[in-house]
Amino acid sequence: MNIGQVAKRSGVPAKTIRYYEEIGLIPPAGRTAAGYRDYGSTDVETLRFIQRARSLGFSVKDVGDLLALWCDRERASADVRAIAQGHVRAVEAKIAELEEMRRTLTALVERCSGDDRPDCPILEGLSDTCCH
Amino acid sequence: MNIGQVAKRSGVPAKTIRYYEEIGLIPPAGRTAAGYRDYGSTDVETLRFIQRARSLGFSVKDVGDLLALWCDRERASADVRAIAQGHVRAVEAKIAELEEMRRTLTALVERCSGDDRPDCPILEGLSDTCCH
DNA sequence: CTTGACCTTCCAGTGACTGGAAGGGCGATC
DNA sequence: GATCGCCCTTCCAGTCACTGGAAGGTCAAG
Repeated sequence: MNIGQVAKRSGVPAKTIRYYEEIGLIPPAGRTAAGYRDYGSTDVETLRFIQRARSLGFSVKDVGDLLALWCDRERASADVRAIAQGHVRAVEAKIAELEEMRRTLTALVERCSGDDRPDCPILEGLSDTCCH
Repeated sequence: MNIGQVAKRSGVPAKTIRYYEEIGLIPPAGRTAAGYRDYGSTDVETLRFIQRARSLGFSVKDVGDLLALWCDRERASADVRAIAQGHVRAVEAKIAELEEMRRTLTALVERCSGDDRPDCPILEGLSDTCCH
């Protein structure tokens, strides 16, 4: 199977697969006589795993750690859980940060008439001249 | 006032101020005889404006647009409002995305015993072998 | 006169890709 | 067997918004 096929089946773009190989997230693929990368169905599964983990926001490094644990039949589930819980906390922190932004922003937007006059509480809120 | 002073007063690191100058977000600062950048209190206010806008998650490009409107006494508040509303929508979309991740992640974490056995619903959830 | 804290420029790296150029291969058609 | 279009290869550059560090110049205090 060449890279385009694997890309289609795994949902990971060909360019990204090459990139993952380059940074060592996946091992170098075998090659055909012509130098094309050659993949099997295991590779598709690995890439799907990566794709799901990435879509849940795990960093590439975390994905590497998860992959290692995935391949390790002796792993302790506590190790996996630790990575996942750390990530949940990071996601929650990010949500809180964005919620705070959203609150401030909507408050500013609501106070702005949004017409063609120059008077604008949004800019005032961002500058020193008023509010805070 | 030299760059260190401005950094302290505006909350924007010296390195970042130089970077903002380089990309044209702020105009090139005046220079002393020795070649040091020289700032006034207006510059501090501008940087504080930038700092607040950035901390609300506006992109540097958006900050540039907001700055231009901030300086334009003839501006229409609708223009400012449009930028802010676009950003609010982007923030809300990001929050929704993260909430979805959080839901999936916590569901996986809850099902994982987290002991030293290799059995792990998190990895199973990420692979094809189960769930979906 | 030396010390230490500041300033300058320039180059490189971050994370996770993504785009594009230049060149070679493959299967089908004419 | 030549051509066509699509696929593959590598390599380089760009994204975004900084951040770190090296090498060297300046300034004020002791």
